[in-house]
Amino acid sequence: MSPPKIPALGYAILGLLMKPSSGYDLRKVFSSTSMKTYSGSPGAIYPALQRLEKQDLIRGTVEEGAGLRRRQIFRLTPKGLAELRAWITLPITREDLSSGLKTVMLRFALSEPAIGPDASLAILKSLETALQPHLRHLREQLQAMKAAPASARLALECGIRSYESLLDWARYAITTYEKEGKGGTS
Amino acid sequence: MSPPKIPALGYAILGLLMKPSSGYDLRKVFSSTSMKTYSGSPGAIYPALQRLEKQDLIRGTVEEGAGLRRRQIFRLTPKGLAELRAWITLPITREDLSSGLKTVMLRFALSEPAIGPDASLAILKSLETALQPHLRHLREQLQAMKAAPASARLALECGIRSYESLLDWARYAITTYEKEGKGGTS
DNA sequence: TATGACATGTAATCTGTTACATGATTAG
DNA sequence: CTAATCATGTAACAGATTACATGTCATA
Repeated sequence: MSPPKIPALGYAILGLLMKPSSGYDLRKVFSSTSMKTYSGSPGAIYPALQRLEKQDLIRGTVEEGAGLRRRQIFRLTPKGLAELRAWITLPITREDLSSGLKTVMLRFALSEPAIGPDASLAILKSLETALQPHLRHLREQLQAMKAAPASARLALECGIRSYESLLDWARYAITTYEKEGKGGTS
Repeated sequence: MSPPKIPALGYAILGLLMKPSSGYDLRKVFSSTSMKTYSGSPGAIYPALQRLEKQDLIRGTVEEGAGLRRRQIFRLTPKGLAELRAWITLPITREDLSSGLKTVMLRFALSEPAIGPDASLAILKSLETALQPHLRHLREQLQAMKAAPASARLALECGIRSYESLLDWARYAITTYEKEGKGGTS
């Protein structure tokens, strides 16, 4: 009875459907932008669209006009928009950090079009909060690794640096948003 | 007839089997270290071990001694070791960079125990070489994005920073290895 | 002897990949 | 008319997740 779980590709699609699109449009976005990581293959997208429609999160309508070439345009339903917003505004957990940042970055990238700058700022602050204990934990692990082979130690140091750089970026992005907010943009 | 492709989990297992281990041992390593990203669930590991054994890359032997509790220890076969080394020494491509760095970092982490410091150094240099054009490409994309929403631009900047930090790290790691090499460690 | 940790495995299900199939439209 | 491209899909398969099943051993 619990609502069926939606995979990352599903949310990526919901996010892109803030602007109504056909399956083919989505494929082009996936393969041409930095969203290549989310498969743009038809065998993934069309079944995903069918699932989302079955769950009543999107609705497709065959486009009329210019020619009879069938071309289905999908739009978010109110339920789909709510689901997308709920997912984007989930607090960021340690799990989110250690299981790769793709999901977090996807949520951030979709936050502004789907909700607005306030949501983007909230994600950044949640990220900053989650990063600090995570970094402490990694540094402790490094201390406990004095004896390990150099490559293992260096690999961990790489992770630490990348999270430090992420933290820097998050703070930079926060000030960017706060300045913009004061400026009084749309 | 082409050799069946081995997924990342398979290579992670081959790498850990530089030190002979049981399935349970592997699960513990996966769930306790930063390799959590590679599933430690029994439904993934045991079938993977069976596949690798079928491909003659590892061989399991039931442990004798202390109690009758069955506990199978797996070891690399010569073929398995060769396959692991071939995978680790593959040159690093743009594809490797843009499809997440997990695979590259896994190869680096396994390189020293499986081959030796020379292989680790070679990976780092290959990485440094691949990163520079990749970074140039990303910076060009950013230039072309002046008009995009702030969140999309910031997300790209995050990527750029993370690759810059990776490049810094690679150079730091290279000097570390070169110093060690001169020092004449084992 | 009952509980919990050790150790291994299986079955159902879901998602994604690869490769193929189909038909409409446009360009030469 | 033919080929290329647009646009949508399906089928077979591989791999992972989840949840369950089984049995051993130590300890209270």
